[in-house]
Amino acid sequence: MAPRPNLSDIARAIGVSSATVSNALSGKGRVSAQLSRQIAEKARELGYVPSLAGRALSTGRSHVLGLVLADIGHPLFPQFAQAIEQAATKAGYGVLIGDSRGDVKTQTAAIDQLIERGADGIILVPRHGTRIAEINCPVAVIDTPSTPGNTVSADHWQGGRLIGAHLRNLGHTHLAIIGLHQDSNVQADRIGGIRTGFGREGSVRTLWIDALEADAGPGCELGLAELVREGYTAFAAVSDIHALRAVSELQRSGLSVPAHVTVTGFDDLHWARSISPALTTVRMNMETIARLAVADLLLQIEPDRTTPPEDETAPPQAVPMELIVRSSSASPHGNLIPSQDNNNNSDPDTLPSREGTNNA
Amino acid sequence: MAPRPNLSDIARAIGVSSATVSNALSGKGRVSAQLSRQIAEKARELGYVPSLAGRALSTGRSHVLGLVLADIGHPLFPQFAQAIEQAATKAGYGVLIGDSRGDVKTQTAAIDQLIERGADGIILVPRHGTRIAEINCPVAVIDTPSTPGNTVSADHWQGGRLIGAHLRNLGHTHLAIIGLHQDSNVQADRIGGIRTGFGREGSVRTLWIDALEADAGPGCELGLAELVREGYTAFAAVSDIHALRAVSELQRSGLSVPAHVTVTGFDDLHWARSISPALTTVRMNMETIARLAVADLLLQIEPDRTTPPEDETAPPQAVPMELIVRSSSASPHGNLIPSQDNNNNSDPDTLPSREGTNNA
DNA sequence: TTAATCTGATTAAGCGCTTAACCAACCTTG
DNA sequence: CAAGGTTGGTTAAGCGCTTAATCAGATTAA
Repeated sequence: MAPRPNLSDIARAIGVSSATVSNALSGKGRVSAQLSRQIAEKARELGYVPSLAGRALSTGRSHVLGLVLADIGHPLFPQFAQAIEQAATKAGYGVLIGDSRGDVKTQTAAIDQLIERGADGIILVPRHGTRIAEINCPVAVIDTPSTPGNTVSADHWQGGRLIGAHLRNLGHTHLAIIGLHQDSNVQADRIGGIRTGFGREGSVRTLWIDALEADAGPGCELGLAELVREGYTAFAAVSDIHALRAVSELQRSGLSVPAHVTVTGFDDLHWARSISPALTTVRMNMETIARLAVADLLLQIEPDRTTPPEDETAPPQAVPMELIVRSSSASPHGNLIPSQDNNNNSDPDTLPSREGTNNA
Repeated sequence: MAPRPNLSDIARAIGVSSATVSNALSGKGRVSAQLSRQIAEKARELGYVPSLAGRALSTGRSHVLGLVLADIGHPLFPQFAQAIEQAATKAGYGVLIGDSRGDVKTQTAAIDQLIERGADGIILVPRHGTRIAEINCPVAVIDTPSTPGNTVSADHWQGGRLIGAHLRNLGHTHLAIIGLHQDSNVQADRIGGIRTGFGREGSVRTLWIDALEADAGPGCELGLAELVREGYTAFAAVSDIHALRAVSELQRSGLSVPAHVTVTGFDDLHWARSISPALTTVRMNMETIARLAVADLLLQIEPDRTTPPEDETAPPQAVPMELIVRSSSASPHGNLIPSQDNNNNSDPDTLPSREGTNNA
């Protein structure tokens, strides 16, 4: 493991000062084209790699961004991480990850850690009501447009509208929305959007998983079959995860998706297309979000940076989501099982008999 | 954004030299207990945070580890990232992520990037046949025990044995294994293990998705129903993803899992427990793997580090996997209740860890 | 009493890079 | 042809921290 050559090694090898080498390689000072080429050549020959530590110390910039998520274990993380890493790399920045393991307190600690490590800026993806307190460092927050302090994010409300309108257009009139808990801005926006898109006709209600589980324990049944009996034909979950749970529960109850009941999700998680039925969902444009977040951060960090070619004078804070219609959503009057008697009859016998895999 | 105080600020405030402050805070040189306390006090008061850049430059250690994966977008990434981040943080290290987006060439570039950024070591999770070429930096490779250069990893072969034995014990005699492509050491080990665990009785064949898709296009049917007609009752996929695809295809064909046919996966991805039927699979002990990988790296980086309390003289290179029996696997004859024959088979691997299935 | 030791601090150098300031030579231009 | 520009470099300081070398004074040993 040979000690890596540094600026002075190159300088000595050529017979110039190290400042000249620095200037030549960074193209800043005044160096003759001739010498410049010679230096570049020598640098390559020696396998020179600039020490970021030295540069960081001298310039006060580490060229590292911190990425903090509420929970790295979340299946949405890969999308974030990949998009951010890409955008950051393109801008010449590295990405340091921080994890708060779902704990809000740990989040502050995680952020501090990243700052100590010298991150030039932080990209924060908070979860339910994190106080983005005084962070002594440029921050870009990716949450939802309705959150104060939000920098850029998917337009969750609009995404909700897409889902709501989609369900309405399919002909559904009774919609149950499945959320996790009430103190999430993202979920609130999504739900608001769904209600808006669905319109005021018919019946809409919202289920909170947290509340249900508080009573019946984690992983409990959500009682969806009961709702179906009451006439609900569509379930819109605020996350593919909950949608998956809903599909499973409904299928266990002997109901078919989408023949009997429609289920939609949110986020287009990796597997959403692979499950059966493939999930109708809505997807954020993560690349754009990441790009904008990084751009915003860079603007805070180095205000005099040359604006990128795509000079959007008014960078959108809310990036539109995209509806992805797959096979978990259909018209309530069932194409597959036409004889579905949906006369709001509350008789449980009208449900297909259980034929599931649920018994022990 | 006030400029953060540094060592000399503290030193000046108290009236000592900055070297003394450094010594006091790091507990290294000789400083009187009295002064030491006073310095610590002042440091806290001023909100002193050491500059990692300065320290890095001076010590030659950045206290940052690079994490390189073949594809950050992979759903297994969160598990890796979380475990590694945790282990690294515990050891006082940060984690810088690198992504090669599936491309082998990019991987080298990604690694170089991390090294330039000053990573003290690299944790590499390669994919199929990456040459871990001469990396001029401590590396820990997490792949599979049979890969030369592997540092630590799950014991994929043993995990395969668990699955194979499980299926055999359930009474299956015709097993089809679903792999992606042949040039993956991990998959090869898993498949080898499955075959070993399943034993030599009956019929075992392997399907390669890549080969099938080369003919019929991506996302094509795998022809599983046809195999069922030929008498195959169990499908063991080398990844939960493929298992999910198999379940979907089988269900589309009107076959019920596990009543008609058994499907198992690998990796226990986030959603494996949520789908219907919940997937029988095998899980790596990511915490242990991450801990060992980081420990190995630290040993290379700072050989004189005090060995951690759990002084395992021979750190296992292969961390056992754990079988997680859920409802996607059952006996081929029995419809719903697998007659779990725990005959005194001397193989300890056959003891599954039962997981409470949340039934109605 | 004088030399050896120990204690608690200071000095100074250096990690690798950047950058303002300086300088020598060479080229304009009125 | 002298004053002013330009060109192509050099010098030196400094970023914040660590650490070996040093040193003054107190303590102990001989």
